[in-house]
Amino acid sequence: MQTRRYHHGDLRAALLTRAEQTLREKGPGALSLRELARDLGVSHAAPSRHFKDKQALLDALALAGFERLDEVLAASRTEGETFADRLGGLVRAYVDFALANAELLDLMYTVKHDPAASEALITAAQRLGATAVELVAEGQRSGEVREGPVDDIAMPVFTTLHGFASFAVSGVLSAEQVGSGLEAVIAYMVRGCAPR
Amino acid sequence: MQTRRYHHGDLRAALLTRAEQTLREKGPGALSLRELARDLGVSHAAPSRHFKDKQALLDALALAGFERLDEVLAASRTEGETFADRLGGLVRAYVDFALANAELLDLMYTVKHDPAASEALITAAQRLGATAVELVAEGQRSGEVREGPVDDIAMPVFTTLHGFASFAVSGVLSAEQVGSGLEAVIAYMVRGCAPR
DNA sequence: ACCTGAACACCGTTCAAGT
DNA sequence: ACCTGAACACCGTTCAAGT
Repeated sequence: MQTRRYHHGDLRAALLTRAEQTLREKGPGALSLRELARDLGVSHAAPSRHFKDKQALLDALALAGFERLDEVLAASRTEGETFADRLGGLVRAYVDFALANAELLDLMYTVKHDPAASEALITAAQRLGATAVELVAEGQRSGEVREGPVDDIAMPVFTTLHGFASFAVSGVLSAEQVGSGLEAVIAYMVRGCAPR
Repeated sequence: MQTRRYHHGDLRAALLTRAEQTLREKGPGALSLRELARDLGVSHAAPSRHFKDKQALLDALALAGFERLDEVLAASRTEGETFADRLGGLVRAYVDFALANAELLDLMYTVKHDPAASEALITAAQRLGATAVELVAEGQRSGEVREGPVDDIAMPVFTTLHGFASFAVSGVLSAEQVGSGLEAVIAYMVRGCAPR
């Protein structure tokens, strides 16, 4: 039987999987290409065939994170309830993802310092906002949200969503505060969106 | 004249100053203790007398950032205007600081992965919230903000504040979007705080 | 096409020793 | 008290060479 050679067909995917695991378990500081390669049984130079840089691997990780979060948010759009309920679902989905993937979320929104390379990440983040836009537009159609340019409402909503998740992840809000504060945040968002 | 020896009296402060400069100019990835020591004309082992760790230096940098932001926010509390105006001043102050200190803000809110060491940073972040609490409480007294537990309103407000600044820093919102969106954010916050 | 092995220039951290 | 110099164990990246 072959023991190794092409690793097992997909070193690139294996690197990403393993990297995310290390990120979650030991933090971003402990993420080393050489250790990754060691763990996967390839030479330390092998990863460079798939990622030109350590940063390129981190960017790919962040991009995958955005894609997963996007799916999670889209899936949270349960129908047939009030605007407030649907908004609550969105907030809960975002916060749950954030808490379950704290280090990854950090990575996703970290300033890249290379403007060119971060372009794809920025558009991925902006795509997330589309879910908020749809939700708000729907609320406007049903009369549960005040009129006006949808972005003027959806952008601040998304901003609150992200700020809350960010505080949860960074520990500024404790787990208890996040749980008990969720209702207050939703109430605050609705008051800011309600026609009157 | 003495050329060096105790550097020039305060290596610790010099390290912090220089580190922040490097952070701003070349990003967090380019921050190396050895290079810092070289720049300051001391041996590479000298910094360890003042910071047990590279992380300890980063923590000190973040803590100083919180203190400066706290001053900036407190100073933004101009009096004699409407609640909306004072809130607008707070948002502008936070966003201005964020844009002028993007990498530092990132560092301030980055997950530390060492729960014990990040305690001081978390309380520093929470102290920032006090400014929002005072502003909201004041609004409640003047009747410009709805009644109820002040934290139920101040926490979401602070959350929006931070989320907006975070999007500005990470580039999710372009400079133009930040400028033009500021009014919308304030309007959204006020609607969420207004008695009706 | 994909990977190895050696090489290069850098790190952070520690610790005896100096002043 | 504060710093130096040497040492140790690690990095990321590159590049000829192998299969």
